[in-house]
Amino acid sequence: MSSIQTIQPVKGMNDVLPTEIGRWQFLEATARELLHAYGFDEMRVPVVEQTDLFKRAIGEYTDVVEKEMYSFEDKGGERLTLRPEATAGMVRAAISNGMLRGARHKLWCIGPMFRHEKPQKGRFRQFHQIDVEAIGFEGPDVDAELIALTAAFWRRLGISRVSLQLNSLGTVESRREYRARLTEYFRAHHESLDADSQRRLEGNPLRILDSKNPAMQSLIAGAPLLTDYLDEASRAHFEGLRALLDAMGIPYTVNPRLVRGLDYYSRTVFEWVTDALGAQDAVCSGGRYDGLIAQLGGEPTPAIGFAMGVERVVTLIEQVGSAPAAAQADVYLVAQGEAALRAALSLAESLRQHLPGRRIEFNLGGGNFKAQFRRADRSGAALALVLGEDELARGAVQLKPLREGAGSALEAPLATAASAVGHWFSQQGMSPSSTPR
RNA sequence: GUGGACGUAGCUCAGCGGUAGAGCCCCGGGUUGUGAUCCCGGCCGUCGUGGGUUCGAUCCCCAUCGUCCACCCCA
Repeated sequence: MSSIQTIQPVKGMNDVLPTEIGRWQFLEATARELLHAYGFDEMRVPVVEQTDLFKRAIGEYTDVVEKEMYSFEDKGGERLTLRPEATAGMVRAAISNGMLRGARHKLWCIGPMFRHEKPQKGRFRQFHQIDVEAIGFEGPDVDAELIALTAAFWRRLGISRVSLQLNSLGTVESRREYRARLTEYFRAHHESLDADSQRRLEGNPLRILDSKNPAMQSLIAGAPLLTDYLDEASRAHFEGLRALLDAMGIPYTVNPRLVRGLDYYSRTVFEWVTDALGAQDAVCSGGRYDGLIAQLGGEPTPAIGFAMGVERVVTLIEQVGSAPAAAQADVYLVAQGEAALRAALSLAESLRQHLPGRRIEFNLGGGNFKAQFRRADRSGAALALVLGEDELARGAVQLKPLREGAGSALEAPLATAASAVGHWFSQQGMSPSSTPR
């Protein structure tokens, strides 16, 4: 420890270490494959946007916009914000690049999001989302396809402790009507509302329905149901979606109290929840935002999307242990003596050319044989290649198996060592242990 | 923003009003060219930081910073 003051990481912003990166890569590779198979194209958009974009898209009076955004003025005096979610930027990009005009797009992106919240389990200030958007489709077929995609994703990742909650918020107009009735109802019972809910009554009365306070449950149970205020078209849309999910055999629970925190949602909303992550139980959620594109100045276009919390899913993967084992070396080269070291380094290069899938570790930094073999063992390599002065004098290299039942050491001519190593691995029937995905 | 718990070695943790210990890791030796086991040795700490009480504080008190968990909110 030096006496120099160490620099702290930024609160709520985490490093992903080599010991955990395998789970991230497993998740990302699976997502990439699956999204490709479902016909989605990856797109990349900036992490920073004009502050107004988020105000207009997410809603001026949401928690995210009111108190969670990383906003700043840049040197040119522009008001900018680190994106707190991805949909706004994706939609902005579709508009900016003239991608609408009746066209249809299935898009996705992955990257960091930023919200200035107090960190806790499953909640960070920098976190990552996989964001998927289907633009230009009215549904409900596309709604069903998106949900099927998420269900397939859990299956591929080996995750089973998740369940699907579903609701319809109706159109903006029908929700406004419902909201008025709900406000009336709660206002009539104002004195039995807890402090949080009294505050919500002005801002977002639908959130009162989500209250975790047991004292509030009977009041909530008596509240009018959003479902009863759905307009005819939204009702038909919702029933259509349910029929499609039933036909695909995807189980769900209709949760009339599922409302979502962002203003832009309409009609279909859904959320995959888990009981395995503590208080932050949502791992993937989204919904339809038919009015958003027009509201941001684009051609009126229906759309639906969802966001998945990468850190939360990574935690689930960790719990079930479904990610492939951490990468290990295949071959470890041990060398001693100046001339032998030069020959061994060249041999490593030739192995890397001849066996491109294998992880070849050359012992860096010298050391006696004991130390080098200890490192070879800890590298996980199945095979050590030994090149000392004796071997060099014979123009040979020793192949020493390091694992049980892999035979005894043998020698191969240095000139043909690369193919001898390839031959040894195929005899062992070993596929490369380090397969980056 | 509110509340609670916790900060001792790189990691996991023990400890006690008399200025610190274990295991793991790392390094060396036992084996002058052979790992993983075993044995021996070594390295590593301003006990989060600042102040107070005390003859004396890692321990008690206060403040501060950090981490974790919950509320709120959300992925």
